Amino acid sequence: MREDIPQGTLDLLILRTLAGASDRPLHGFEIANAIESVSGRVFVVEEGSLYPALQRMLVQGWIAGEWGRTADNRRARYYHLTAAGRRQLERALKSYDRVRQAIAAILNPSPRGT
Amino acid sequence: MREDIPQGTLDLLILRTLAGASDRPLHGFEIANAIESVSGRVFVVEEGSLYPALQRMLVQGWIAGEWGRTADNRRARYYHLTAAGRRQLERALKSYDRVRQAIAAILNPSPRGT
DNA sequence: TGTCTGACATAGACAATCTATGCTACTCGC
DNA sequence: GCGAGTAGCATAGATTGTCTATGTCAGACA
Repeated sequence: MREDIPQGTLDLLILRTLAGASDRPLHGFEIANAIESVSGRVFVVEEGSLYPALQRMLVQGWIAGEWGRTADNRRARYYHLTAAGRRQLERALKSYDRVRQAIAAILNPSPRGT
Repeated sequence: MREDIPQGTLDLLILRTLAGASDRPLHGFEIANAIESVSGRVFVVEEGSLYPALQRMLVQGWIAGEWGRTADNRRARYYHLTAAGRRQLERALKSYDRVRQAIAAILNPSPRGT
């Protein structure tokens, strides 16, 4: 069953996907496909969400991109993390974890005597 | 360290807080304070977020409210879950869990040989 | 009477995703 | 070599929900 990507997490997912690819830079479609497939098709990354996000991250300096060619010789922009991008990934991971734990505390309150 | 409440989750947190209070209806300030304290002050529920959310949920029929008096004799609106609200809470919990797992799958990919 | 404060409420700003659409350039068929 | 189909990139506008800022009302207390 499909779910929307919560606001603010798309950047995190893209950063993590690029970090997971290690040295190999990915182009937009590859990033989107990776997120969709790893999430078990729960998330669908629309192009109208993906490219603005990549633009934002280019401006922030978190990623850098070079034009290249796909296996079947099409134009594509290959992105990779910068050092600042790795730092941002760390920050975003910590932030997401705080949010996740705070929500968990409310959803599963530790039982306590009246 | 404070974090913003992700879009779409405030309703869930309110529903869960009301459900946790069982029979005792809560007014707005109590709901906000409960969310803030249980989250360890990670979340701060602004009034400008809280009341519109409560209005939405009243319109949806997920909660009902009656005017009453606080312990120190102030006007306050006490909210409690409706049957539809309990069903919505179940749906929202399942949805949140799917999202959480999908994100986890991307953040912590199961290691796999090349 | 006047100030302070708890509690409810609304308007407008803002941010990020989604829907819809368009562009460019390569491939392939004829 | 020319037109149709399509991969990949990109942008505009709508939508949604939270936050900031502000306002109102009524009770407590000096």
